[in-house]
Amino acid sequence: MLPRERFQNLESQKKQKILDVAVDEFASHGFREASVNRMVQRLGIAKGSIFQYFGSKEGLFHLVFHHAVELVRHSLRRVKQDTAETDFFERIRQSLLAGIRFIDQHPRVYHIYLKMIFQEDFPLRAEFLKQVHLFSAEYLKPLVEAGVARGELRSDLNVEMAAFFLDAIMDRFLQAYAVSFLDAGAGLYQAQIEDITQKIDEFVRLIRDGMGGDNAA
Amino acid sequence: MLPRERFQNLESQKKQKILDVAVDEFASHGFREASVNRMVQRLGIAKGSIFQYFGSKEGLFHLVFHHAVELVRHSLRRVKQDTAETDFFERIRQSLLAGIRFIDQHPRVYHIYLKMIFQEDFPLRAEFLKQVHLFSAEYLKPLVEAGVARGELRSDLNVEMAAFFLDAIMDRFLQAYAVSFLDAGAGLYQAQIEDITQKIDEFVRLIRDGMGGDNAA
Amino acid sequence: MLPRERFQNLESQKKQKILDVAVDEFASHGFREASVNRMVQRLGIAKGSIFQYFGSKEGLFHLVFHHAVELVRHSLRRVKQDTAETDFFERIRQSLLAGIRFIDQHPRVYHIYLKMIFQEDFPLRAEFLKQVHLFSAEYLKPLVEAGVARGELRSDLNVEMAAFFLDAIMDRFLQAYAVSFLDAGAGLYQAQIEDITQKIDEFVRLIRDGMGGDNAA
Amino acid sequence: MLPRERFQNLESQKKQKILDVAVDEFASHGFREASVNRMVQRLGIAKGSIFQYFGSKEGLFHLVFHHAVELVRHSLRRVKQDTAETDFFERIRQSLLAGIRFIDQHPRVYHIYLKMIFQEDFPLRAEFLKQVHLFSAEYLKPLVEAGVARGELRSDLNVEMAAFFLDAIMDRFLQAYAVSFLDAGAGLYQAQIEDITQKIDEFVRLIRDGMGGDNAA
DNA sequence: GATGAATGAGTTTTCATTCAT
DNA sequence: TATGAATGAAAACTCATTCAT
Repeated sequence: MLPRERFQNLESQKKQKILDVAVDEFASHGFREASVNRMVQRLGIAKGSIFQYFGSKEGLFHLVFHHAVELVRHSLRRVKQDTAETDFFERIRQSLLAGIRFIDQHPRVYHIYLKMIFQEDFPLRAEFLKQVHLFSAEYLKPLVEAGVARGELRSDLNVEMAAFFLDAIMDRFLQAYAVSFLDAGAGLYQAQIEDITQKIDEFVRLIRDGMGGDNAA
Repeated sequence: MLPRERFQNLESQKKQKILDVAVDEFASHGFREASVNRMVQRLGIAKGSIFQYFGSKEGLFHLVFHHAVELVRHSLRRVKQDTAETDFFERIRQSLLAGIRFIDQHPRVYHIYLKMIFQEDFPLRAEFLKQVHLFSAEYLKPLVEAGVARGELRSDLNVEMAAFFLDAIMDRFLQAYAVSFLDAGAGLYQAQIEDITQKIDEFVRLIRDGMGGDNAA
Repeated sequence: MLPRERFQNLESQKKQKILDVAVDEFASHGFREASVNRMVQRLGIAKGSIFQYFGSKEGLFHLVFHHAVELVRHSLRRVKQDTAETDFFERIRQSLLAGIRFIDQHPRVYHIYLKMIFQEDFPLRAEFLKQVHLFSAEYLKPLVEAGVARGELRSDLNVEMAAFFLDAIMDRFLQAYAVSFLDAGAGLYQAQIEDITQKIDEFVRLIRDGMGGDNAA
Repeated sequence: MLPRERFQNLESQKKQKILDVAVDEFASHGFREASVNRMVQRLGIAKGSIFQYFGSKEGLFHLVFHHAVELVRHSLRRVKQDTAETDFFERIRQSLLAGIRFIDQHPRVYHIYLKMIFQEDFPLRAEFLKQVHLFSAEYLKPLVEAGVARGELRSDLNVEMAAFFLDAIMDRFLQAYAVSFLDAGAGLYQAQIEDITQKIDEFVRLIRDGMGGDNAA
């Protein structure tokens, strides 16, 4: 029996607990500094068990990674469906909101994402970067193209560049949110939601209209 | 005598070599995975010496960190001086170019910056984040305010937000540059410089004029 | 029910497969490094089953060992019968050929024999050494005695010593064969058989006539 | 500083003790089953020290191996010199005696030799087998050739085969000595020396005159 | 009778830090 | 002041064995 199967055969509650602890550990310490010792101690199970289930520390990370990818995919699919009929800038707004919601519901997963971006020694990093790139190529580019076609965006826009610009700005917006809000403690309170919503609106306006004034060069 | 002083008393060449090797090690492996063993081996000095000079691995990192901060400060001061008379968008352009140049000249330092952003267990991380924040507050905000004052930027601009927006977009631009170009190997060739310059121009235009078309909501 | 009985009650095919895999594992890795994990994986049965059948890893080795002893006994009995009427040196020749054939047909069993000779931590090692000793006492000594009686061997021969001498020389001949031929890959090709046959002939002549020349001391 | 140097810098007494314990451990358990844990426990030093000195368990074995090779080389050189003027069979006699003496003085080293012959997973095994082969090629073949030249050996002798024959028979003689005498306990008592000497004499006579009687086929 | 999840002591190896020389 | 030997806790991983289902 393959290691992965071993894990899948466990009872649901135990699987969930292991997944939770693993996500937390990798989010807190990255891959190499994550400690299987710590995990099994927190789980109250024998060290050998983890290796029965996953074969190696890396095998455990695979589980965590694919779980995370699945969550992100699900979230993106929903936004895409829900905003199919709306105009470009509303779609950007909704995407940012969805991002905020995701971070709020899965902060540890988002932490792992942040770690993987600039820590070279993560397993599956190549696949991860490909997935990230796909977001820009498969999600944002069509959005921009549709926006240009409907005349909601300037017709002389460099689509590639615009997609990168959006990717950059949105990603960084979420990063800033994650760092400034989540470090403080926990989830979204009503006041913060309003604050965030307002920020998103201003953000979208900057994207739409730029910063230039009358005397702009 | 305090550890730090011991280091300062060394001859200049030795100090430089220790600094170089340390920067390289922390850039390549982060803090915890950086190995004092490897460093002393490369330096050809005794392991004990490092602890005489710096007291601990963390003490060594302090040196590296403050060295990096100094480099960044220096670079920013120069751009500020050189562009004092130019208009807002040209200043952004020059800032981005300066960023590219910095990464090109100090790629290992930039690597450490990238690692520190999302790896919680770096020493001095709180101070680091404060410094990063200062960039936006002390460097970009005045820039935006001046731009608004001269009418180069819209007068209804939320200065705070605009500074964050700029910070985000510029940082991400440099990150993308660092990943796509430096991974490949080494420094800037002429062809790439032209490519980069052109990209910067388009970028600045997006910031100035936005993406909105005639039908924008 | 005793463990051993549990195993004997299995269907013949399964028993054979378990035996084969166990022989292979012990031949490849010795006793302590042999892995029950690997065996059950190759067999496609549950790990617990091995312990139901044999009680322990050592119990499993007992099966393998006695199986091997049986094979050797059977082979020796046949040679003895087939060469009952021939002269001493032909019997030695036939014994060596039978040895070669045995190694060729049961290379893994011979590997286990080689491992057991000088690895002290094999179970059953005392019994094994006794069996090996019996070969010399029960098989070779009568051979020598008969040879002396028929005048095919010198009458002043120290029988004990001659048996040991034969044992040594024959065993080492087979070891050399096993190492040089089996390492290369697999069974006996015609060319090799001729080569071996010729070597055996020369060998037997050395045993018969010695090395001494006219000036021998 | 290279690991090996680290060890050489230790004080002589400590080096000797480490070497002794290592030889004993590898002789008793082979390579893979030898336990660094056990060794440091017996030595009363920290586990890390072994890895400072040798880099790895394998590095430690290298020391042991090359130490053993040196001992054997030294012993062979002496026999060669001491018997330069004597006839062939006396040289064989002296070689066997030297072998007995070696086993008696370095029984653990001889144990390692025995283990390496048929345990495939020893480090340096290829080099070891080459060394063993050299014994036959560089030591025994010249002996046989000289014997033939002086007429002490039959002129029609196949030199290659004769060397192999001698190698086999001598090696096995020593093996038998090692197993039967050393397992019992310790060194050579006078009675045993006489016994051994007598056995060697008979052995040499078998080699010289063969076993054949008047009726030999 | 068969299963396979759970165990925990075992393995080698790394490494920051200390301190006597 | 510089050295480098010594330390010991920590790391990932293996594996024979047990036992509830």
